Amino acid sequence: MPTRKQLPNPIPLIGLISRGYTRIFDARLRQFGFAVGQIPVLVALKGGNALPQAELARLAKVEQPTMAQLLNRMERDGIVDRIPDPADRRSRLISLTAEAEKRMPKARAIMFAGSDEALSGLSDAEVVQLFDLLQKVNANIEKMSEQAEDA
Amino acid sequence: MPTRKQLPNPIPLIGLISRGYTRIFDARLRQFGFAVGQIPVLVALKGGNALPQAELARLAKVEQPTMAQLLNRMERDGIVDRIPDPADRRSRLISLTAEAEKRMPKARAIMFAGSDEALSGLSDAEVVQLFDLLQKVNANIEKMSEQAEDA
DNA sequence: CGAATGTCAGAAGCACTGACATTG
DNA sequence: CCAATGTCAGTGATTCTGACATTC
Repeated sequence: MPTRKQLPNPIPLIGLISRGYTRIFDARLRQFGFAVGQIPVLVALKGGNALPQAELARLAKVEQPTMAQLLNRMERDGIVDRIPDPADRRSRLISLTAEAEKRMPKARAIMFAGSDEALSGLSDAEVVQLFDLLQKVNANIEKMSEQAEDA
Repeated sequence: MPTRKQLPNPIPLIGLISRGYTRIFDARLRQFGFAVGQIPVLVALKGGNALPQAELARLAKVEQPTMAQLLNRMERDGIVDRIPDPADRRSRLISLTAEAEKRMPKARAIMFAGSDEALSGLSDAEVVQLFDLLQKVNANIEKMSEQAEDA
């Protein structure tokens, strides 16, 4: 199989965009007390959902201690509560505080507007295509990840 | 201007891929003593180039102390040297050690093969298109970044 | 003197591994 | 007993801001 030496390599661009995006959106979310790293948790708990920490770690694709640390910060900042799970005494269910739930809509609006800004100049069809191509890349990355675990 | 509520949002995917990519490629590069975060520096210094720290910070789009810390680690690991700049006594020129230069070709091959793997299933035309779309997004992000600085 | 180059100190967020207690 | 849930301790890389010395 020939390698793609003469083709442009999109991979480094992805890291560059990711860092720039995180910097900008962290600055914009800060006024609401949120941060980009918290988004998977916020989405999972939106609308009164209550989930155990292990489930959140799986959703965010990070290890449990990593999620525990994130939740510690979020608890410290009044974003989440940890309530003992009556059905499983090892576990505590994580949910958003009323305060956080109240601030979510405006933060979501900021995020939507920011995404539009980041995608400006792309047609609807191009946005869909970008999404599809990135999904394929992500599937490949996940496959590579699993293979690394087996080894 | 209508918002893109019903369109898929590629932005979160970019962060996901970036983290997965960094995890996998860090593991693969470790055997050569390199890391993903070092790539901008390695590319800039390839082939005997010698640059001051401030220039490297500009290229990698990070602040100077961030670059200084990265270079400290790379110096500790025997990847770069800092040699006093005869033309400017404030400055030291950064260059790759012979050891690092020797290990570069194999590391580059690993990176190329990994990129191919991450892009497998995409046609050449799709790779080009992905690259073009990401470049547009990156340009938008950089514009947003500059506007944030003005404010 | 003002600007550039770099260092140092401090802080915060992110992510991991390994060891451990508790509970199902 | 084994597996799952979670915590604790330690480590490391990333990134920033602010203060400062040195030199151009």
